[in-house]
Amino acid sequence: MTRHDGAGVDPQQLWLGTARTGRGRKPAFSREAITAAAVALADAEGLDAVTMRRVAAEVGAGVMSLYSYAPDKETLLELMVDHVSGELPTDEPLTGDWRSDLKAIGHLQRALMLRHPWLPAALTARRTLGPQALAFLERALAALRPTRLDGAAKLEVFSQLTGFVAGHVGYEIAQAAAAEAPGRAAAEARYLAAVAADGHHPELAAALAAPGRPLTPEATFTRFLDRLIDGLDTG
Amino acid sequence: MTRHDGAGVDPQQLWLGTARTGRGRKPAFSREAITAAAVALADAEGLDAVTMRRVAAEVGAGVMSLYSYAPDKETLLELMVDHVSGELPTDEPLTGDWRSDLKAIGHLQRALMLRHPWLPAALTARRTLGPQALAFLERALAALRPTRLDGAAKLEVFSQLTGFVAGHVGYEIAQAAAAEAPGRAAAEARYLAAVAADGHHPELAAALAAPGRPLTPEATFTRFLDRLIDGLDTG
DNA sequence: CAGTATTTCCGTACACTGTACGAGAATAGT
DNA sequence: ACTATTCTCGTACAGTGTACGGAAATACTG
Repeated sequence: MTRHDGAGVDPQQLWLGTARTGRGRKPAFSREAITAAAVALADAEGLDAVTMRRVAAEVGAGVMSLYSYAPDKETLLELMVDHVSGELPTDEPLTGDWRSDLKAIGHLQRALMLRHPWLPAALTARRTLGPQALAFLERALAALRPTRLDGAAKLEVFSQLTGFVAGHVGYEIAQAAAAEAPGRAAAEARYLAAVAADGHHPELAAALAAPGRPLTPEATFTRFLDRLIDGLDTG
Repeated sequence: MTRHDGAGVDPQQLWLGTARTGRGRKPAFSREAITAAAVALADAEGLDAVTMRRVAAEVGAGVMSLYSYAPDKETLLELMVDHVSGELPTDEPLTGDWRSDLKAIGHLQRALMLRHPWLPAALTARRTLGPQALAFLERALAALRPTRLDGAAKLEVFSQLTGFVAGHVGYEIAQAAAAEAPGRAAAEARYLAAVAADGHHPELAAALAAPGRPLTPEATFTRFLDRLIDGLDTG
């Protein structure tokens, strides 16, 4: 049975964990390698393919050996999230215009999530910030320096931004996946058309009748991101 | 094994499904009752408690009997979502000020999600709009009538709004849950303090040092929602 | 009134999940 | 050599979604 009693794992022990004493058998694998294998698996076959057995097979370990490197599957997911967070650049110079800096950060996050489509779903779970995520947070806070928001507000902006991007990209990915399955998309269109034709949904009928030109996800994202960030007041 | 081949279920058959022919054994339960039981279970014990066995036990049916009413567990989740969507009011008059109408819609959605905390997570999955959700969509489209957005843009606004609210409330719930477990929250605070003290995270240290007064989730939600909606241009 | 078609009910079974347990192997300090 | 420690991993177990198929119930047909 999956744990869900909210206990979780002490983040301090997880991320800043104790170094080896030298005593005892030498580890045959590494947290890094296991995490990387899990990420590769998720990239290639989706989050559902990431089972302890599959990951173990991928690194050539016995299943239970994984539990020497992560106490939980949930924790393994956290490790995966932090692992890919390392792909986010943290050293490019900031422009000093905090709004455009923040927008750039949003676009970086989106690109990362498109590269790892399982990421929005994995972020939904409870998550403590690992070192890589913290490095990126550090950068976001630096971008927010010109504002006079207090500390809590800055942290909140970051987490809202991340949540927004995750939500948007998750939706974007679902749309793209639906488009890949043409039968499914057609069935859905037929359904909506049937509903619109029943006379009880005039607004829907009107909306479907006047579609407008299709919007690229990129443009939509940019528009909403800009709205969100332009609307932030500096306190 | 859980299905994930993207096949899904034909929405037309699911929602507008064929009426009984009269032939054959009479159903001992109803889709409605099963869905309601599943919702009650999720409300009381969370989404993880919603297993086919538990739901069946709750309505007094054999496990496999559920499959006469929903082909899938995933479909059962869709039914649950639509079921609670019926709690959203669809007949209160609109003010004609589309921005404030839309904000009211956002607040209604938030209230619904707070009442059914599993809802944001359930929305993450692929979802076709059931009749109750469609009724509410109809209302949102009506609110957007004064704008001159084209049909696709209106639908997009609705789905973005829903996504935003789900993201926010999901985060809000996670925060509240963390606050309930004092040990966990304290551990997290200790961890962040330790990171801030390592010298490599000056911005984080500064942010933690100048916390500001705590923000109520309600106020934060309102602020972000307002920003998002005020920023929408009428095309 | 049989007979038959259809629908629903549900016990059993299966493949798969996360992970507890504990025996064995490898290493380092004494 | 002994002991403490650490890692490895086979086995086992409870729990999951659901395929299968027989039994029961209902309605239409002759």
